Amino acid sequence: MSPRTDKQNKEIRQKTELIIIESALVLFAEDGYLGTSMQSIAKKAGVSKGNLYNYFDSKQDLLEGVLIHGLNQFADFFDEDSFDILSEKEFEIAIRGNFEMIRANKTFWKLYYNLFAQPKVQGLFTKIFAPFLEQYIAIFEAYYNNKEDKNPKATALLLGSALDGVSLGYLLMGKSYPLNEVVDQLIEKFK
Amino acid sequence: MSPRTDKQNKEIRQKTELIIIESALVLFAEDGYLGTSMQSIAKKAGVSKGNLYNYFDSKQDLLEGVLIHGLNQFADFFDEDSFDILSEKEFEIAIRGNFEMIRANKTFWKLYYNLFAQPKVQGLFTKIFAPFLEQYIAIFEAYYNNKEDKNPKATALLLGSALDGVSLGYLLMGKSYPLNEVVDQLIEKFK
Amino acid sequence: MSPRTDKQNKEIRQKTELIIIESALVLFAEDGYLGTSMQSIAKKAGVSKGNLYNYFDSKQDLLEGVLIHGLNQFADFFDEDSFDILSEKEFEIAIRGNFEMIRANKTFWKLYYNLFAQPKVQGLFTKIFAPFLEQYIAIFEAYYNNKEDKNPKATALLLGSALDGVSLGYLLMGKSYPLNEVVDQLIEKFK
Amino acid sequence: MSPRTDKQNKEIRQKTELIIIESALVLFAEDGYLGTSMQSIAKKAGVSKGNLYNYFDSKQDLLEGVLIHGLNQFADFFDEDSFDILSEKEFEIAIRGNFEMIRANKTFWKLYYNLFAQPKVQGLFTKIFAPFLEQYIAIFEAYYNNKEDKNPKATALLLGSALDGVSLGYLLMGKSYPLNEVVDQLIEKFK
DNA sequence: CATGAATGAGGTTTCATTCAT
DNA sequence: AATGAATGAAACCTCATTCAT
Repeated sequence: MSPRTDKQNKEIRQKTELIIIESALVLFAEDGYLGTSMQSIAKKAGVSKGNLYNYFDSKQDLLEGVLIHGLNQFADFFDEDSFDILSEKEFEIAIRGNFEMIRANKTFWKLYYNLFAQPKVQGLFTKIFAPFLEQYIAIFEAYYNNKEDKNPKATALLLGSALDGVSLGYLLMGKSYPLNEVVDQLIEKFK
Repeated sequence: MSPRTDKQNKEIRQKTELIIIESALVLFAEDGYLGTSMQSIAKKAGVSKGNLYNYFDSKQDLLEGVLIHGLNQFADFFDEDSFDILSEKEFEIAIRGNFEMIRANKTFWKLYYNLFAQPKVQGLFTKIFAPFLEQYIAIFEAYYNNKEDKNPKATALLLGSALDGVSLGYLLMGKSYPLNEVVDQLIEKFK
Repeated sequence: MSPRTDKQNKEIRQKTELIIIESALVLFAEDGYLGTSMQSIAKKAGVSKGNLYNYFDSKQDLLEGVLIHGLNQFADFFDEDSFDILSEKEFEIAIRGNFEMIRANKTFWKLYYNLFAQPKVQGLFTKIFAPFLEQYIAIFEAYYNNKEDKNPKATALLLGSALDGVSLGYLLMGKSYPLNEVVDQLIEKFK
Repeated sequence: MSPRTDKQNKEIRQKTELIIIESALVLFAEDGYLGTSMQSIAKKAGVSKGNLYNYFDSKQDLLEGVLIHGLNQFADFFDEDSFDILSEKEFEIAIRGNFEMIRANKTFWKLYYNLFAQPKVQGLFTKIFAPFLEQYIAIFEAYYNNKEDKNPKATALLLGSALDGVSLGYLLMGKSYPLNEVVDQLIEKFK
């Protein structure tokens, strides 16, 4: 009968929020944002429909929550303080690390590319991902600049696009996509 | 008093069908399949909602119609009878041609990549596009094979993915994506 | 190039009208009035949708046409001039004749009972069939009156209802309904 | 603040479901299945259109619910454990009871005969009613068999059909149909 | 914090009917 | 007399969201 302590409440809140986010992530990634109903998320999370709205104001808000939660998980990966220019070795490590991250969080990145191509939700997308993307490209541009590439900016963009393409292929084709071999070739060509 | 002749009817049908398909293409590409309502297509086409169903049995059927119509436009591009192995010059022409095609039909290819990442509708996607994709990769594989590439299959896949990534980037970022320069770099690296 | 003569036109009109009516009859009987679309009637009749409206002002009007056409076919059966009271022999003949008529025009009677139970269209039904039904009952009432039945009116109604029930059973169950035997029993009990 | 208890929710559900079923019953019976819109049912039930679908998956499902609910009400009538052969007195009681039941639930039986004659929805009809009908006929066949009737099966069918016919007449003609007197005659003739 | 009944706008689709390059 | 393209109202159904015996 004793009421829950604040701490207990907070724990419950965090736990439930996490379940909701993870459930939503899977469904959004698999069926698309519009193809996923709040009902189905509630069901998968084992939570009532109404309770969803105690955690997120709207479906759109929930999507945002999913994305932010996902990005936070990669904070350490991206926050590489080192603004130094990459060595060839570091370049290779960065590329391989990138795909490691994707391999380890397929669902999240599926959602990422799903939204990537869905312009209507893009406002949100741009808002959340753009900064990180630009930073990414900037690092590569510096790398190619340092290598005296003829057109460092274009090459960096090309590399970024190739990374997108390979990721997308891997995520959609699944096991039939020989990711490791393709990445080897990519490093060969781009390092 | 006299009814329309068969020829007149045929013309009307063709014209209306074309208007519907073109309207649907734009909206599907912009807002996604699920994000587009039949209502909005009808409005854009300047046609009644009901009339849509005189031309296509369902929304899904309309999408199929849009895709087939689009592909037919590229028939000459893909039907390259030459099954010979590409020379370096031909390789470059093929790549540049590919992007020319995309540049000239941005909307269609926007839809293409939109569906590409939308697994729910993918059944349809696979059905229609898979054959052509495989042929594409096969040609590149032969090319790299001929060049005694270490891993022709992986390189071909990498190239295919890079093409996807560049196309996607160009289509989504618009004018701020320096397509020509990126393609130059791509050819440099992959030829 | 010579225009059709009036006579030719009339013939065409009659022939087309008949085809429409017969097609509509089958579909109305099978799928119900509401379950049948004008489109499907046009198709079955091998006629354009628009042309239907050159013959009947509306769907309801077409139904009316179907019913009237059907009833006209039985004119000779019902117009039995003899207002004399039936003998037992004549009674049996009338009953057997009734079922002969139903057996020979199953589709029409299927429609009849279909409408019978569909109150919404009943306005029409009552308008067309009520007079004939009352005459029917009157004949039987006279018959039982003559036989000094305890309650001629009720018996006549009972017989009418039994005829309805047997007809309905036969029309709906099809071959598995032993019509002849049932009718034998009916005559035995009611004569 | 506190949510409804499970018991409260259950009560609400039962009450609302009942209102929906009863509203649907009346409209289906009066206007036919196809002639009744979900909208009109919602309105009559004082419920939103959408809420209908929280209780029944589809219109067809709702019809099924209506039929099952109706049949459940007669469970005690049909579950007559006595598989003994009917005496004449029992026969009379059964027949009169049958009409008592119809008189007390006119709307349901109106729907019954409405569907009876509507082949399109008949699949459902057959599924739900056929078993009970056959049992009915079987009881009468045993009765006539015991009475050394010339053709017990045909007589039982005739009786069944007569019951149908009388019921239908009573339900459709309303007060102008002298049910009691007709039933008296029926018992006289068939006992 | 949690439930699920309820709403209503909006989606896809059907169909009787009209009309005319 | 005949065609079939076109319309628009209305049907069935879904779903994000709100709210409380």
